[in-house]
Amino acid sequence: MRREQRLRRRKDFAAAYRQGKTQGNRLLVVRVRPNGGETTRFGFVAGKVVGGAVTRNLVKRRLRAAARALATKPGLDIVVGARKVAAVAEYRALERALAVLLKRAGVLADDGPAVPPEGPPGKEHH
RNA sequence: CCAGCGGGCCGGGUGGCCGCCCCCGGCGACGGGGGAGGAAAGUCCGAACUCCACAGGGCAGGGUGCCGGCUAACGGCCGGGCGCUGCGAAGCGACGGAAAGUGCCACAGAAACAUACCGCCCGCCUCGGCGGGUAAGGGCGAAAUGGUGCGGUAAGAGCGCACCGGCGUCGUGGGGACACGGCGGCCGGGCAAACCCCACCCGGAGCAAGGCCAUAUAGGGGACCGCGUCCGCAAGGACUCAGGACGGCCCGUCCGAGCGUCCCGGGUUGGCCGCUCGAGCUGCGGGGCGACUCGCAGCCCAGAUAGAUGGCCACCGCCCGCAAGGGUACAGAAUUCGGCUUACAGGCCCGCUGGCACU
RNA sequence: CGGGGUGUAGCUCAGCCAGGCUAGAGUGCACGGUUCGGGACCGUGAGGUCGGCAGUUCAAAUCUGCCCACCCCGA
Repeated sequence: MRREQRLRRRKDFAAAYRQGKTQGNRLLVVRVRPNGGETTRFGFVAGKVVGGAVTRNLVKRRLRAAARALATKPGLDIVVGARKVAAVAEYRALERALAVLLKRAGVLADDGPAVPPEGPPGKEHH
C-alpha cells in the first residue's frame, strides 16, 4: 500500500476518531470518515494491548495486505484498530473480519451509496 | 562411553503469485542494485557529533577503587596477584584505608571496648563473707583478648620456648600488585554497599541536538520591578549597589540602570538538511601470551518517520503425537559507534578435566 | 532522548532516610455479645514470598546491584 494511500497525520487520526462512523467486532474496530479527496486512505492502529513491537507490526502488515485486497469507494479515511485477540488471529480471519466491517459500513465498491463520496465515483486504485 | 568445564558459531531452506521503502539510469513505460538483530531490547556506562557556557581558584555534588596493559573513551576487555569454592578442567570476588576522627553493634550476657557472674588460687576473719590475683575452664552471644603443644606458676597468663596465623622491620626477586627469607615481638574486635579519609576522573544539555524554508489573531496581547546620587559644559568617571551573566554555592570577574522578568497566545508535533563512508567490513601478511595493533589489497553493506524491509500458498528440514494434526526460540533498526546487562526452541565446531572399560 | 516516583493484609496507607523491637493502622472478613430482628456499638480472631533474584552484614521491608510491573514529568 503506497504512502499516499495511508493516513500519516495525527490530525487525520484525530478527525476519524472524532467524526467517523464506527463498526466493530471481536477482532477489529473500523472508523470511516469522508476526507473530501479522491483517494481512500487507510490507517492502522495496534496498541500495546496487542503485544510487543514484533506482533504489533505483524498485525498491521496483515491488515494492510487485507485492506489492499478489498476494493473500496474513493474519498474516504478509514482507521482500522486491532483488538487484543487480533494478535493470535490468522490472516484469513482478519481479512474476513475487515470485509464484514467495511461491508457493514457500506464502503465497499459494489455497495450502494451509504456514505456519499465528495468526488465523482472514481476509478479503482490498484 | 558417561559426567562435566571453557571458548567460538548458526539460529530455517527452496519455489510461485501479489506488494512496500531507498539509491542509480530513463521524458516515460520500465530496467538494475540494496533492504532488521545477536541481542536491533533494557537504556546501565563510555564516546563521536551539535548547540550553549567558559580568566581563574575553592567548596559542594557525582563516579571509579588490588597491579600492569589495551583503547578515542569507559564502570569495558586482556594478562597477572591475592582470597574463596571445586577431586579437577575451571568458576566467583564493590579486592584502597578501621594505630585521622565521629557513629553504630539489638536481645542475651558480669562485661561489646572497657570489663571478674560462676569458677580457680592466695590472704584475713565473728565459717560465711571480705580484700587481692587470674581470661586455663563454665555460661551468654554473630562476635569475649591469636591457635596447638611443652615448660612454668600459689593459681594463671606469650610469662618463656617450638610450629602456625597476624603485625612491624630489614633483605632478596619482580615494572607493580605481591612473593620468599631473616630479625623483633605479642602489639587486642566488627561494620566504611554508616558518615568519612585517600588517590584518580567528571562543564551543561541532547538529533524533539542544531540549521534552512514555509505558515502565523506576528516585529501579538497583558501584568510587574526599576529608570538613583555625586563630579563634569560634554565625552566620561566615581559612589551606591537594585538587578543580570559565569551548570549549583562562595571568592572573584564581567555587564549594568538596562530594555529586564513573568503570564497568555502562536510555533517546536508542516517540508528539507542533519542521515548514513564509519574509531567501517572482508582477506592476506607482520608484531604481541593476550586484549589489541600496523601494513597492503578489495568492498559499499537499511535509512523509514502512524514509521518500508512484507502478505499468502506449496514442498523440504526440525520438534510433539499411534494418527488426524499442531508447533517451529527470543525478538523489529529510529543520529552513529564501543561495551555492559537481560531474553532465547534447537543445533554445530574446537580445546580441556574427572571416571569406567578395552588395546 | 532524558528525569522522577510507586510496589507492604482483600482494599487504602504507615514503617525504610539513621538495619535488630510481635511488620502496624483504618476499612473489609469470620466468630461471640448487645437487639424481637437488622444496622450501629463492644469484644475476640484469622489474614503478609514486604514486586522478584543476587549481594553486604551476626542480622535486610529497611543498605547496594540487576531485573519486572505500573504511574508521572520535561525536551
